[in-house]
Amino acid sequence: MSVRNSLLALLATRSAHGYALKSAFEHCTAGAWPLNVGQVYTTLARLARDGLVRSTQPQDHDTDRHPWEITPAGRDALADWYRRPIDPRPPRDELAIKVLLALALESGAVDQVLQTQRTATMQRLQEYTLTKRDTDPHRQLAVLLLLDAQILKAQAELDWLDLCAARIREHRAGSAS
Amino acid sequence: MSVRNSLLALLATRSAHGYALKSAFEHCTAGAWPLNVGQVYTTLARLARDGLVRSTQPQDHDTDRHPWEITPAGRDALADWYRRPIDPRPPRDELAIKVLLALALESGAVDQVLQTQRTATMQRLQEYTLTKRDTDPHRQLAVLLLLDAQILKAQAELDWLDLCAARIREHRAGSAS
DNA sequence: TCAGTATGTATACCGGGTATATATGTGTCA
DNA sequence: TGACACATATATACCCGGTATACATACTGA
Repeated sequence: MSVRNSLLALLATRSAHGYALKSAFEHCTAGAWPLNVGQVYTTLARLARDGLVRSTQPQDHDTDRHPWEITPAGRDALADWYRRPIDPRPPRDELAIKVLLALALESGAVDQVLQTQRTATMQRLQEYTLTKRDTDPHRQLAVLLLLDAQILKAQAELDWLDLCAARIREHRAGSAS
Repeated sequence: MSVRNSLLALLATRSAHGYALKSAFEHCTAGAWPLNVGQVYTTLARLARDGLVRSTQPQDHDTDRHPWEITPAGRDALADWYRRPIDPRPPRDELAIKVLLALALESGAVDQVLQTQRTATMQRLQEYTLTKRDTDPHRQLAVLLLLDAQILKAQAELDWLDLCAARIREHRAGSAS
């Protein structure tokens, strides 16, 4: 959904070709999520099918390439996206699933899973922190915000891993008695 | 990927039918992510194609339904999953994308986006906290761990939203001067 | 006995995402 | 000048995750 809505947001400021949309998306998001061009075209086709976007009419002796523009219905859909919070239903959380399955099926393996993940996440956190130190908060605001997000998520993950380990310890102590 | 690996993990403890795998997955993950049965069968078919799983040989006068079992290659793949941390490449973060696009394209809209999201996330956090209060840490360990994860993520999201607002304020103050 | 629910399998369909084929223009460097 | 890399530009094939649905059978309780 995010690419779909992003394309609407970009087209709301000015009409553009598919390729330009890819570039603009990557520019706005500071290159954090490279966008496959193919996806732009298929997404545009779906948006057109749903009446949120249309290709501008070719001028008389124009080439047969003409940019896409947003429709009124598209502006409505975009306004909805801005107005509503992001869908709160959590997508499948691979780490949580892995931990819960290990706990349920091979409870000996769960400590190893927690430990491995902790090391890897700690490593990532350090990389983010180093990168952040070299980020100019005036000229690279988007990069900085993204790093903030990744750092906060990594820290939350570490907290959760520690909490898991503690709760599982307690649980075992409780069961043993 | 998480369903694929989960099926391997479940089959590693005992062979089972597709439907039983669905039930077992939901049981292990405390019902947090209902699993569509259809996905179980298509995923099993892919696992079989890749040689990680096979359907057990039917006994002589057996019905033509027989459970799936994991292969040695499947056990290797599962061990890999347990051994390696979850892929650190962050998937597209819809909230971050929305904030960055709003900031870049309609910087007036970003405050509204941040505020709306903050309210919604705060609400969710309160719901999680209420649910957690009614969770027995001995009999519902999995539920508790999941709630911990959701709470920590929601708090991290709130922190990020506040940080965004602050950084954007600063940035505007800096640009204005 | 009939309706509802659990068990069980299969398939169609959609959307997100990647890879790839295929052009054309543009700049640059030996 | 010709070769080569690279950006611009579009289209399509393919895979995977995920949902909906059709279709059975068996149990179970009103």
